[in-house]
Amino acid sequence: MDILSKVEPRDSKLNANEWVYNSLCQLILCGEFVPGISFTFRGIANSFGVSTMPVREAANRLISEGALDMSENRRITVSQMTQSKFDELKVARLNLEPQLSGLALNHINSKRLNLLINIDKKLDYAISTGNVVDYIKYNYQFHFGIYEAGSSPVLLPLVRALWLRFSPFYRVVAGRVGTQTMKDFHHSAINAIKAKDSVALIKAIHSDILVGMEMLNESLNE
Amino acid sequence: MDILSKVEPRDSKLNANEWVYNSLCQLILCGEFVPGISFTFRGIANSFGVSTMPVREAANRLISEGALDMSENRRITVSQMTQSKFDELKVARLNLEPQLSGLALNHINSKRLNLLINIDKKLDYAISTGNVVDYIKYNYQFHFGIYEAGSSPVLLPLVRALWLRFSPFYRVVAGRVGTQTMKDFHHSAINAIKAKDSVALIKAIHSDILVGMEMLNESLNE
DNA sequence: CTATCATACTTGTGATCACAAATTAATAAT
DNA sequence: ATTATTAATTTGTGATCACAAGTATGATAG
Repeated sequence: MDILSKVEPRDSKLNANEWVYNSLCQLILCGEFVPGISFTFRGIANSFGVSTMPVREAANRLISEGALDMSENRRITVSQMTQSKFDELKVARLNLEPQLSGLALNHINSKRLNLLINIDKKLDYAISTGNVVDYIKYNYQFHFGIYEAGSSPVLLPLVRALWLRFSPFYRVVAGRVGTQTMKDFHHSAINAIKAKDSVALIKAIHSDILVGMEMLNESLNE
Repeated sequence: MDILSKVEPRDSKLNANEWVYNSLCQLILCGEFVPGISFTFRGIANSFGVSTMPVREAANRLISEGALDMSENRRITVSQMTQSKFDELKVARLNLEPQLSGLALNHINSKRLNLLINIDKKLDYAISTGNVVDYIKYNYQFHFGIYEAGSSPVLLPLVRALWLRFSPFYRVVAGRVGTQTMKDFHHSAINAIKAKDSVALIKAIHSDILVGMEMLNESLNE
């Protein structure tokens, strides 16, 4: 697979293992991977042009975070979604992300607000043109554009781990049902941010997660 | 440091890196480590009688979970607590652990209930005798004796990661203020489990976390 | 053509080595 | 005695290798 073209070039002051980890995260979060596809350490290492060493550290980290699975047959796969996992992800998201957005609100300056508005514009375009990968990518960027404002040392990594787990599934569902039916509360969120209304933002994020996960849940049952 | 004596012997069918990881987790969760103490890969490797390879994988995993810190000077330390980390840990715990206990309730059979009662007895004994390490250990065992009943694939690892982050700090505070002032809601929790009363259990766990974290917060400010 | 078994190949794991960066120890100078 | 400079040691990182266990390939027999 041609990975290097979809990945940021390596920053010289970044360790190889961190580069590989960040790159794999980015690929997962942006919907480039589909649940079930499998890898090998050596294969990834060749794609990145490094030895297996940094790949092992990066992949093991993703395995421990639940984003990748190591089957007992020594196959590394992108984790499949199950109903029980999904239910727990929903609970965790609904309990953490609204809170996190509330904590971040005070740190969202006008520059970041404009960034969010711009991302949401691209998101709407992706929806109207049916570009699934862009939809996944910009939806991720919108949410984390809010969450990352507060640079929360505990909640942010937790939430990122949740997104690593459902993004591949998200990508599959979006590809199946198309983007036309996608409904979000991003405008409510933006208005809440403009008004610096913490309660409204928390509510918007909560609704956004609820409607998104409900749509995903329907695809899980059929 | 004599680590092997405090750690389960290696199961032959367990990979070395998993053995080291589980062992380090146990040591952290049971309060054997104090924030700020530092390690080296080679030092841990010698203690466990393995090469640095599995230690790197285990320690890097703990670093990515926030339990250990890798400073830019290449020192591996047990993470220090900060106010902002603490506040987020409190939010995360209060939002996840009561929910998790609610999900687990239906899977707590009489055998596990008796186990919990037994652990709480040992916990009370540790409190009355001022045994700090035992206090930390049995408090951990009590909570996860409940949480693990449901074997939740998402929430359980998340909550475990939270405990990995505050347990060393917990141990320090408990050692400083003693166990006499420790107040918990374990009896309420046990009664709720007996009555299969989900709401009451969630409330008990919530109160237990609240009172515990409040006590920790006081020690953080002085 | 199918089924069974042996061979070759692939893969994750763990150990070892080289290396640069950083810390510590030792030495010299004032 | 204190500071500055140099040498020695320690440390994480990444590469490479050996190995056991699994997978795929191909041969052979029926």
